[in-house]
Amino acid sequence: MYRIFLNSPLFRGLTMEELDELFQSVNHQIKQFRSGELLAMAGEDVDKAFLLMQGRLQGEMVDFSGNSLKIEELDPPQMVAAAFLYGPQNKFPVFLSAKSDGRILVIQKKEFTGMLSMEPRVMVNYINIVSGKAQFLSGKITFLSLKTIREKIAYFLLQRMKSGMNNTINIDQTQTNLADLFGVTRPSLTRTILEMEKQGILTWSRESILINNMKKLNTILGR
Amino acid sequence: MYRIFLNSPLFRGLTMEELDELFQSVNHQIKQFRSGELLAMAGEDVDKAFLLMQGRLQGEMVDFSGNSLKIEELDPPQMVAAAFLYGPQNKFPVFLSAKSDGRILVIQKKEFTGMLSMEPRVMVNYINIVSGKAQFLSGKITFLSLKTIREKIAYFLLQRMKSGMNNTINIDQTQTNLADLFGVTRPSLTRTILEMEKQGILTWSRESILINNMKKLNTILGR
DNA sequence: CTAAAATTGTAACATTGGGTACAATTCTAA
DNA sequence: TTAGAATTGTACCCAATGTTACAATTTTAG
Repeated sequence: MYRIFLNSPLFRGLTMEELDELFQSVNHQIKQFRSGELLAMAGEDVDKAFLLMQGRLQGEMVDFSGNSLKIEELDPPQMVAAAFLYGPQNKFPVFLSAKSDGRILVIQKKEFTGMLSMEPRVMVNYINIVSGKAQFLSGKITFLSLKTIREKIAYFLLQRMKSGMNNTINIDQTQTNLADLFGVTRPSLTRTILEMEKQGILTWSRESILINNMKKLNTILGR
Repeated sequence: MYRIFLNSPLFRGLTMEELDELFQSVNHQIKQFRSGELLAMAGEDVDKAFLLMQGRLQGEMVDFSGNSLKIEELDPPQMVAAAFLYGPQNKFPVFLSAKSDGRILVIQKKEFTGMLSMEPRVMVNYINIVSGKAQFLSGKITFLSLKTIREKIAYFLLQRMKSGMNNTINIDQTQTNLADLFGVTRPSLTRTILEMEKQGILTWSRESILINNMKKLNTILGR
C-alpha cells in the first residue's frame, strides 16, 4: 500500500515496517482523482500535505504576457507544493490539475508537523526537499539574470562541462528546445551560435558541441 | 546573553528560560569577528549553522558579467545561508564578509538537526524560514520573467494595489531607485512611464501614481 | 529508398532598451 | 531666499533580440 513511498524523497531511509508504523499513527486519507480534475486553484490556502501516489499531475502557472504559461509535471512519489505548506504565504502558486486518473495521500498540516517532529529522518528529508527547491530557484535566478543570449549559452555550456574533463559536450536537445529553455526565439539562438562559431569559440554539431576556445567562453561571463 | 534571539525568526515562541535551557543542551560556540573579515567563500561547504548575534554581515554574489555584483546585507538576529545548510548542494552561494565587528553563534549541523527534532517549535520556525526563502525566490522569478519594462511597471503597480481599494498608489521611491530595482536604466524607465502616460494609462507624479485605465494596465500582463 | 517531417540556416525589418549627454524641474539645506 | 544637489524629461544613436518568412539540410517513418 505505502510501498510507493519506500524510497521517496520524503521517506527515504525508512524501512517498510517503519513506514507502515508511521502511517498508523498519522491521520491521513487517500483521495482518488480522475483525469482532468482540478485539484487546487492558484491562491488557495495550502493547509494539507499532498503526496502523489499514482497518476500524473500538472501545475500550470499562468505566466502573464500570455505566451508562456509554464507547466510543471509531477510524478509519484513526489510531494505537491512542498515549499508552500509552511512559510509566510502558504498558498498554491499554480493551478493543479490531473493529467490522468490516480490517487493522492492527504495529511492535515497539523498532523504533518507532528509526523516531522516524531520522525527526525522524515524531518530532515522534508527540510532537504524544501532547501532543494530554494537552491534550485536560486540557480534559476542566476540564469535569468544573464542578459544576452551569448551569456546564456556560455553559462549553459560551462555548467555541462563541470563533470566531463574534455571539451566536448553532449546534448540531446535541439536548438528549438534550447531556445525554449533559454526563453529566446529560435532564429536568435541560431544566429548567436553561428556568430560564436565564426569567432572560433565553439563548433556546434547536432549531437555534440566542441569548445575550441575555453578562454573566450569564460570571458563572456566576465571571468 | 541569548536575549537577542528572543523573538528571532528561528526561536520565536520560546521563552527566555526555554531558550537558555535549549542552549545548555546544544553544543555551540560563539565566534567574534572583525570588520572586513572574510567569513566564508562561495562554494565552501556549509556544515554549520550560523546565527548572527551582533554586527552586520554582507554577502556578495559575483553576478558574472561584471556589472552587477549583488549585495545582500544581514543583521542580527538573522540566520546565515539558512537555505543552504540542507539540500543537495549545501555550499555557500556567496562570499560572506563582515561589515562591522560583531559575533556569531555557530552550531554544527548535526547538533542543529538534533535541536530541531528536540524542539518542534524551532523546527517549524526553521521550516518557515526556508520555505519563506523559496517563496521569495519564486516571486522574484515571476518578476524576472517579465520581459518588457511596461510589464514590470504594470506588475509592480498591480502588486501595490492589492491592498488599497482606490486607484492611487503611493510610492516613496524615485524613478532612479525603481529603475535599479527593475534592473533597467533610468532613462529607459522614464521613457516608458511617459509613453504610458500618453496612452492614458496612468498619471505619475512624484509621490503617487494614479491609475486612469485599469483595463489597459491589466492588458499589458495579458489578463 | 523515398516522401514527409523536423531541424537548422538565413535574411530583412521592427522593436526594445542601453549609453550618453544635457536640459528642465524640484527639492534641500544653509 | 537661494545655490547646489537630486530628480525627471528628452534626444540621438546603437546593439540585441524579436518577427516573419522561406530555403537548405537532416532525420524519420513507411
